Amino acid sequence: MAATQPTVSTESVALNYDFEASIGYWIVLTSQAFQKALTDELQPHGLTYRQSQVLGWLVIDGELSQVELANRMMIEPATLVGVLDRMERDSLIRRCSSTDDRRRKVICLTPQSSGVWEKVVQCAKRIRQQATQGLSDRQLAALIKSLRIVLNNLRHYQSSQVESG
Amino acid sequence: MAATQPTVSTESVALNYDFEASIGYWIVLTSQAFQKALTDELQPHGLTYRQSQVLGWLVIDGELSQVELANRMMIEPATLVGVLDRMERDSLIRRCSSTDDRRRKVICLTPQSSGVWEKVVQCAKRIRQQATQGLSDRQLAALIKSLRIVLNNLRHYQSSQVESG
DNA sequence: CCAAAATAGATAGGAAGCTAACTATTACCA
DNA sequence: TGGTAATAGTTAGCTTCCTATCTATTTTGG
Repeated sequence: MAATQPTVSTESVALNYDFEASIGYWIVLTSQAFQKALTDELQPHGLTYRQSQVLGWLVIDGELSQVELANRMMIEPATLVGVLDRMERDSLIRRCSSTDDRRRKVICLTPQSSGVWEKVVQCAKRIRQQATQGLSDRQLAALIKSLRIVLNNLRHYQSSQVESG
Repeated sequence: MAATQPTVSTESVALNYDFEASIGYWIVLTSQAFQKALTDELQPHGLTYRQSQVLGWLVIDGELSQVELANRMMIEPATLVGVLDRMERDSLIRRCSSTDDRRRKVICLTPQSSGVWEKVVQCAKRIRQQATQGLSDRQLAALIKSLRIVLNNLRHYQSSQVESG
């Protein structure tokens, strides 16, 4: 938590906790800034962070079922339902019933979405460029490496498992 | 986005975007893991991530108004209202009207909350210990340093400003 | 082959996030 | 001093997140 005053030093045994020394504090805060940045940049184009992520995965992987999409986005299928409802309402995606498995619904892009996707990429690149100012390539590589270690350490907490390459 | 297949390399000019090379991807993912870990650990004790954060700030700073608390938590005051409503319902905090400024409500801890706070510290320490396995002190310091740079680069996106030390 | 298990998607209810607008107060300044 | 601006908290409406449960369909095993 960002301090307006120095946190109390190591005295009270269990009642105090030095947040700023904790890596989780900084990661969560930085993540919040990233999501806020993307949300702000996307807003003029009428879509949200999660909606842009849906488009991204469909661009990469082509058509996907809801379960497949939810796995890639690391959210619960039930959560995705609402996101897709709103995107379908706005004609950003279509739910197409699969013929060979009638439980399945395949999510497809629409004519609208390709134009929108270009905007998303522009936003993402702009933010990435800004976020990495003052960091060398070596620092950046080290940062990602450390984050992968932390992520792996917390692996068994993660809900939807996708084997990351 | 965790790949189940390699992302297409630098060919399609604007339509593709290499998420995994992007630092934001890893930060958001790791943050998600952290919050999931804390949420899971706190659940048996009947409180949420944000509720634990409220307790944390009250332990550090003593009594705080809702605006002050919202600033420290980096959320909007309107969001905090709901969090505090539920905590008040569960007797984890009290809203005390201030006498010298009748708009203000001071948030105070209750007899219940100190016992709960000890649990929170235990959870946080457990997760921190687990998250940092395999990282040297130097790596950890470098990680925090890099995150502070990124956070600062994205500063003007942040909503509630608190001058970080 | 048919009952049980697994899977896909949806629904309901609760927590948390935002913006915009509203009410009460307090502060300011002309 | 008195009107306006600023501030504190709330409410309303929307999006996103979760878990638990439900229905429909497929798969599987006896």
